[in-house]
Amino acid sequence: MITDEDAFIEEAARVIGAGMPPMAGRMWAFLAICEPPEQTAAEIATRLRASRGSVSGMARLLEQVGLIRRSRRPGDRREVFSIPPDNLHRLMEIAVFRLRQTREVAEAGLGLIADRPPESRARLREIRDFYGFFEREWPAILARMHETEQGADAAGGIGARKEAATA
Amino acid sequence: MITDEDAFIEEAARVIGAGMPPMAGRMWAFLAICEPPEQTAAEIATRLRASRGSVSGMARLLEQVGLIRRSRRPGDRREVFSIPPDNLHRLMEIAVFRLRQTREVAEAGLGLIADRPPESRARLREIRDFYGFFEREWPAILARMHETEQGADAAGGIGARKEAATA
DNA sequence: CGCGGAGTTCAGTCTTGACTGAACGTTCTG
DNA sequence: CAGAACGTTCAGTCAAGACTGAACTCCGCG
Repeated sequence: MITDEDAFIEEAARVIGAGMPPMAGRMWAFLAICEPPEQTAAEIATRLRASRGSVSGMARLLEQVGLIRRSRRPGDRREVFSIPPDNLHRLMEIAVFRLRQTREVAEAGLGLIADRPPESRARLREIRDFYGFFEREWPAILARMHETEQGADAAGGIGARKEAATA
Repeated sequence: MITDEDAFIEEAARVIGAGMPPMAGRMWAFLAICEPPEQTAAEIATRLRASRGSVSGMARLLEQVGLIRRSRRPGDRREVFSIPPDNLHRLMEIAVFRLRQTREVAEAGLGLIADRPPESRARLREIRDFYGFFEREWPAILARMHETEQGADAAGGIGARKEAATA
């Protein structure tokens, strides 16, 4: 039987976990809604109808990028997995890494066509500048996010900020 | 023989075109550095050693998301492809769409576990707020980018902005 | 109206990589 | 120390989807 929870897990894996293997996304999505928040590998495998091998591999992947945490409860030999509180900041670090990587590729391309007339290089220069902009701005954006974090749900957001930025 | 250009195309396709079919990334990368900036389907197919069918399909894909433009030179029956100047803004529109989609998934998940204690829902709430933040801030970030755009390469960037934001 | 070049479509092939499950190493337990 | 529970690894299977190439449509031209 397919529950609403199954549907959510599948959907979340597809959308939030875009780019990573489906099972990794499912695992992450399940850990976002499970009760209790910590689950053993066996529990996860059962819940997702996946092999232990798959869970092991995906756990390694997710742990590596900081999206889940692996720990042990004292007195229990089994490992438990959970989503750490700073989860999302890891996502940000990954994002900024990819911004840099992309800018560098554009940079390399510009070197490759260095002898072409400036208007021919404009396309690539734009791309380089674009990613460069985000790379530079990222810390400020993150800082702004931390400010907002305190305010919780009903925060003012964009209106106030826009004024400050363009003032 | 594999030229430096080949290497760049391959690398750029992998990094910048992550997520889309390899041939789409290659086509986009080639159009970013080719001379002249407009190329026919046949030229692209030859350059990338790809089939005409593949070029046709990838062209449709890239055109759909606004990453390339299709046009005709007067008096020439053949179509030419190029990277349009507002190329990157399309990328932004795609990005904001995905932000919203992701927030909505998190929202749906919160609805699903509405009867759980608040601390159990915290994980997902954080995720929802996170994507919500970017969704709200996106227009301001883009506005800021347009400002900077004028300044070209040697712009001051983050330093000045940070002060404005936290003032 | 027939021809040829340009573009599209689609059935078939092939590559990639996600997933499985059995074998193995490790660590606790009685 | 034997046994059991847990986690990892890896060779093999399988499915998804990227790519090809031939058939087809469309259009302008002679």
